[in-house]
Amino acid sequence: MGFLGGMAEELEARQKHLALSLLKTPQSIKSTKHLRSIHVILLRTSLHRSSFAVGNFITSCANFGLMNYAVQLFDEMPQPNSFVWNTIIRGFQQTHQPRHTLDLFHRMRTTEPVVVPDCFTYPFVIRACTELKEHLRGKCIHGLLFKAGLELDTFIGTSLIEFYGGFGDTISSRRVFDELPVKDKVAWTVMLSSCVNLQAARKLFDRMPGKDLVVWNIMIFQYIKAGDVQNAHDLFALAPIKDLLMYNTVLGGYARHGEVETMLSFFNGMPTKDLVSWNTIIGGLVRDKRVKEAMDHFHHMLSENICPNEITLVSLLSACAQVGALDTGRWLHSYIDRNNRGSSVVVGTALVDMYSKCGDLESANCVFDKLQDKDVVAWNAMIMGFSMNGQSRTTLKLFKRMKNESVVPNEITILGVLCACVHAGFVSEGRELFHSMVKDLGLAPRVEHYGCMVDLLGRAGLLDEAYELIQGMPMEPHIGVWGALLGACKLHKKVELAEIAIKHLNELEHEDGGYLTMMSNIYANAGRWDDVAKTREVMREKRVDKLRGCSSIEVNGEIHEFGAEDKAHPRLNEIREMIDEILSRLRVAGHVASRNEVFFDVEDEEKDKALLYHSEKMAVAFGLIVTAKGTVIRVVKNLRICGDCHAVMKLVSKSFEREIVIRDRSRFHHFKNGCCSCGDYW
DNA sequence: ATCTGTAATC
Repeated sequence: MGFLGGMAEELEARQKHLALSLLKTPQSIKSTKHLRSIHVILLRTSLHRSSFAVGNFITSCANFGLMNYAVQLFDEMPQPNSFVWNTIIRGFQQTHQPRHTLDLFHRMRTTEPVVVPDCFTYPFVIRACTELKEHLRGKCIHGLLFKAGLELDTFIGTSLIEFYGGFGDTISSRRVFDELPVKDKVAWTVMLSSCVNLQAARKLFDRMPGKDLVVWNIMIFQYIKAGDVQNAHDLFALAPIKDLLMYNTVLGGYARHGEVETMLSFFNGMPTKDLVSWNTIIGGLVRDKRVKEAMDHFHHMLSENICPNEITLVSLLSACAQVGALDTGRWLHSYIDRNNRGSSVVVGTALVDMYSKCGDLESANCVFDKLQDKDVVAWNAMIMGFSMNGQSRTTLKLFKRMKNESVVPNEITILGVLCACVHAGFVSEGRELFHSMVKDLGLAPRVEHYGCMVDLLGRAGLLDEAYELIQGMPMEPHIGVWGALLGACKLHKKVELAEIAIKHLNELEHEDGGYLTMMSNIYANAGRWDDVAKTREVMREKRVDKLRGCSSIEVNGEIHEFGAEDKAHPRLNEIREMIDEILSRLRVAGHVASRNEVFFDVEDEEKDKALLYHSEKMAVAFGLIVTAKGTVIRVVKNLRICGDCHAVMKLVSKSFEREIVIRDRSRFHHFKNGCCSCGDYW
């Protein structure tokens, strides 16, 4: 020993000293590398038994989001004191792992020797309950802290106010607020933002002493949340001082409520703009489906040297997904690859969704496979992608793979898989899935799941089973459920059941006139002309708006829209000539326009010659004119494709040697060499 | 403590 032993001791002492001084000032730990070195020192020396060192280390781990290091040390502590328990609980809550927070809280109270939670424990535990929407549990914990006789400070108080506010229980929030012995600024502001009721918020606002900027901002936002943009703006005008945040809040109000023009002029009048302002305006344009303008603003933003974040990219990608702007989406993808190497799951998911909704499954799948740490949302996006593109077998396989990789499916996953079963007519698989979601996954079916099941059974001709399912529903059936039944009745010519469905549809007040059209077609098909006339009469009385058929196609990053019988497009003549060309080729191929479809078209694009100029035919004709030979023609339609168009597209795909991808209201049709991916089952 | 975004049946 002697000399060398002394060296080693001194080295250890110096390391300990270094680690402790770093842990004392958390901001001195600047990288995960530092953290790892400290981790090593703690493990190697006696420091891993020091509450002070471990506690502070846990705090630093939480700052870097690396709670796994923290857990390792924590688990080795024989008897953590309350400081250590509190830091690990806080760490989990700060890294948004509320399940762990509650779990640790439970362990703290049950592991011997029991450590009593204090005013540094409860706020985080209450927050965990808020995040997890655990109402009952939160109330129990509130009871516990009351029984413990802890003084209500701002920290505990605000967590409780937020907790009750999160459940819309302003009364309880208010009670906690009133019980606070000292009401500081933070308590007031938290109380104000927790008000669910606008009037209550305003009353509090008016009573509040010494209102600062934050308070004005919150009140303005309260108006916007309630949809009262006018009052929000009036209050904004009254505010003694305004900051960028306040401008952004008002801007967001216009964006959220679709007042796009006002939003744009307000934006232009803003003294300064930050990333949030740009994101808001882009989001507003996207919501209004103005993709081109959203992209223009994006480029403008780049030219002002503002760097986009995840939110910017996700908004733009979702815009491309909505309108089927594949070229623009691809450009964004390459932008992301060029600038944000190793992009996040969220952006990756948005990419998967964009490619899926543009009908480019290969690219969607490619992005998906490369995604690291796929969460449920990512899996859902891909499952939905395969599902709506008619690849039902693949969807089922993917679902299996997801479970193998132990990602827990949620309600939306099931909806996606059910939807695939509907498209392919997999009745037994769908039925089994519907039952297993309750039995194996503990998920409660929502109305949407019932809608899907009714659709599945109905299409397959099992109308009685479908109707029975509706009658056994634990909740009120909604439009979608009855609509699916009505659609099935039309398909299988069941007039009596259709009458039951339409009766319920009429009782549920809704905007969609398509169902009455469908009903009149069902009567027409049964030859019940009196009833047809009656239904038409009801439609006239109700003045139901027929949803106009509308199809769009993207060419060179621009979206061209076509309405049925649209006469607005500058190249209309060429399009008409192309449609004539299509028709003459079709005649050679022996196609006879199915006139019935004029009558039967679900959303009634109506009348004889209209059939020739259905919006999707115009869009495809335009695509044939302006795109290069061999490229895929991609069209998005707002309604469901009609039978004649479907038949025509099949023939066009063969005769013009073009792949045509049409996304309709509910799914995709990939036409290739005379066939459609849906196998004519839709 | 206040502002911006992702998957969804008919």
